[in-house]
Amino acid sequence: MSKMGKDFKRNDEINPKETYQIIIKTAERLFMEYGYRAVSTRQIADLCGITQPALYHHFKNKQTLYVAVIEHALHHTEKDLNGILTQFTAFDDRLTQITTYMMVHFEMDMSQMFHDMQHEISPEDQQRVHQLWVKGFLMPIVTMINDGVSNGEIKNPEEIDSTSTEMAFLILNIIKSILQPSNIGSLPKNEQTAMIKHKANLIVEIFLKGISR
Amino acid sequence: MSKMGKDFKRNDEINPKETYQIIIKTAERLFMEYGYRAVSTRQIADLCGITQPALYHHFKNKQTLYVAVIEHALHHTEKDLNGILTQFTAFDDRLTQITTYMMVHFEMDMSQMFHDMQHEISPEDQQRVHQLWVKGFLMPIVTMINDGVSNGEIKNPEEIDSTSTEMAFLILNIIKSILQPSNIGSLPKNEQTAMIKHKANLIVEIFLKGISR
DNA sequence: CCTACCGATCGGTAGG
DNA sequence: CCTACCGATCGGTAGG
Repeated sequence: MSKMGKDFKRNDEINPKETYQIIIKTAERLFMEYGYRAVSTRQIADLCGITQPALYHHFKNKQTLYVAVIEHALHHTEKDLNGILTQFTAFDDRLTQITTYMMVHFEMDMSQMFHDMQHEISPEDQQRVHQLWVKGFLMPIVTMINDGVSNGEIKNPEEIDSTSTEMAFLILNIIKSILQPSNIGSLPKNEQTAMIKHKANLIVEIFLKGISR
Repeated sequence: MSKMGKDFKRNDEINPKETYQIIIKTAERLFMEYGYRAVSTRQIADLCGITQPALYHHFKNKQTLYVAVIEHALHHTEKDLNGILTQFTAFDDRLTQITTYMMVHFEMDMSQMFHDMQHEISPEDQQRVHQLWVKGFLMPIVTMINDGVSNGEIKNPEEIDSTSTEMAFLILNIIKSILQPSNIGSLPKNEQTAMIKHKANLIVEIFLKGISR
């Protein structure tokens, strides 16, 4: 291809500002699927079309990159969840929408992220990221529950010796884990959508009415 | 301590048969907490009081040890779950007991195990271990559900367009994830027990009756 | 953004 | 079960 001599610049004239975003998105995909330890800085760099030391021009070290990836993902999720709360008002609609959203966007393991946060990043970063997680993930669910209680759609958590926050944790955990063992990703696109719809409805149904006869 | 000269045998006369068990238990603790990649064979060996190459006398390689650890854990769990099913017959008693059991014995991340199984071991071992997991983990729950349906204690899963197996997955996932973010391990023993009891009751309550008003 | 290279650590082997 | 050691790979740096 390149026959322009020794000084040919690589990377096809890509805007250097874009490189940062490419790294973030590439690293996000790899970290979420394989975990922090299992992904090497060389893998990330290769998929971005740069050399490994070039990564260190954009990020101080691997951990800094990881934290940036998490922050990017959390901001994105926060925007989307609050969008759902704006667009829908009924509790069951909101729960269905949020469940579906999570299933579509978090095929990979969210618990992977939790594990890495606990073991691979510094306590200071842990706290920062934890706060972002509460703000972007937990609070929208808590809001949904509190609204549901106010509107008389669901029980007051206190009636069953619980709290809004504890219920929010429960919902998040159920959603996150429900699709983990079934490899939805390997299905054709239309069956995939049908499967997600079915699972989301199942969760909402059970969570609202229970399984007792 | 030892002043018997150059040929003193280390390891305090420990039965060499026991070493195998010590390795299994030590590796189980480490693998389940930190994950396959994050635990080195040297860490395991050090905690067992042997050198790293000595590990390879008992296990062909790291992956073989990991599979042995998983098999050991699954056999143990199968025995305990079936014991609960023998001892209790009512659905809500069984669910409470199993939930409590899981919380006590799986503080660590079961999803860690799932992740490692998917990414770190060979397809043949994956299949072996998957079958053991179905037999030891999933089947007892499926049995509990089917009995509950037969006794008229819970809905037939078909009524809500589901199956016993899917419901079993759901229960397992809920149980496994409910205590993940709260660090129960750091509490004093009596509060720990109270917390587990409370969470188990909450799960059973919601799972049976739902949260709808 | 590259080439060249570092020390540390990894899983695993040789030989006793 | 030990000492000694291997090649491979890791995160990160120097210098341009």
